[in-house]
Amino acid sequence: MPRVSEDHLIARREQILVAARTCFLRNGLHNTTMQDLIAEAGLSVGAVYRYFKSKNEIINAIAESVAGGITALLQEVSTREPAPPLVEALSEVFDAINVQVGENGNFPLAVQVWGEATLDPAIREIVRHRYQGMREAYVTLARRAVERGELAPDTDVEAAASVLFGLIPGFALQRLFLGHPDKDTYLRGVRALLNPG
Amino acid sequence: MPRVSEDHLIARREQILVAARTCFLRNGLHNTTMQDLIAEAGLSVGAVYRYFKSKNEIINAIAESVAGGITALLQEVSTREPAPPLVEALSEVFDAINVQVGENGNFPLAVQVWGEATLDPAIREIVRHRYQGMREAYVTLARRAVERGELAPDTDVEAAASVLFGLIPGFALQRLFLGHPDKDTYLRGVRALLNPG
DNA sequence: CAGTGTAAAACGAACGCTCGTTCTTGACAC
DNA sequence: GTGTCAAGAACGAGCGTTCGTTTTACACTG
Repeated sequence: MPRVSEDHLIARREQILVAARTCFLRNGLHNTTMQDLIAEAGLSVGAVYRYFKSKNEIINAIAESVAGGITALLQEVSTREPAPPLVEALSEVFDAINVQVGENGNFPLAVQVWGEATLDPAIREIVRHRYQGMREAYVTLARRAVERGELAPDTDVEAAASVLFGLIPGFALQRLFLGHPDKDTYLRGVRALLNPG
Repeated sequence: MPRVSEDHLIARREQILVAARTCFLRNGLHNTTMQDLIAEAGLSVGAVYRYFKSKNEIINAIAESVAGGITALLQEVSTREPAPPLVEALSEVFDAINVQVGENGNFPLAVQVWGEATLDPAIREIVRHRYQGMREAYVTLARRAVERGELAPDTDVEAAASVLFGLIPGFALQRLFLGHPDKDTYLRGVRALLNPG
């Protein structure tokens, strides 16, 4: 199909990325061959190489998109009016994390991307940027919690944000590798520490 | 050297694993070839295959050992007499994490192993087991904090342990990808949340 | 102690295979 | 015609692993 609409081009790209995600999730970034990915997309070798000039370019595109959903949620929750209580905000985020850890979720793929980020500077930069964005949402969350008196007025907002943000991968990894705790238990733990003896 | 001491055999195995660790840290689990690893060890192909029957077996051995130091520290701290205050115990653990995140530390390798664990059941089981062991140390830590009144008597110990444990990968990943916060800042954040407004 | 046999240990060339990528060919819309 | 896009056979590089050969340490013999 020559001389094709721009929409078609974008759709093809998306089709390839969807197939890539499926394959990477099933077999990993490295064990997935271009043949696998091409078969999954239902395209030919030539077609795929028209839209991405290498496997690495596909991996980068996946790395860019893998945390998109969570990032968007964080930005929404952290700027919502009126600001939800801290524990309520965390609860919503944990719900989203649970989905990503579960069947067909993106979290296992994100873990693979982290591994790649320890080696490849381009992917490292992508991950750093995403991580930065997520953390900034937590700074907003913490700042507003101080403003409305949920946290002490002299709280170091940056420090508190780091800890709150740190709870997320801590939760996700336990879910992924141990299968527990569930969200409510984890939140109970957070509350317990927020109100120590 | 034929008919050689048992020490010699163990030392050779160790020599191969040290070389593997170096290579995996430098180029990753998948981009490291047997040739790389063999050259790093200063041995021959045949020699390495005498001690490990496949590359996968070497990866498994590395996965087994990668978190050994942190696990040992956690076990020591959580059973130490007299029990250190919670924040003090966390501080020691964060110091150890900092070392592992830094130059030549094991944490980047651990992240790669996590990625592999999402695909390979054998490695997943190794990671699960290690994760379990670490979490148990935190259960002990939390239980003793309740006993001595540092946490409320009605605290859900399991839940609190999950959260405290979750702080560790949360801290390590931020250090790895963002380069901050430092230990003292993170601890300040923990204290701030432990004593909310 | 010298000589010899033996089996463990190490060696490394070679193999079979799979990979990511290129490139020639042809089909179709305009 | 002409330009765009897709197809898939073909390619060369490089992989993990095997295996026939060589080296070495030691036991045993006289």
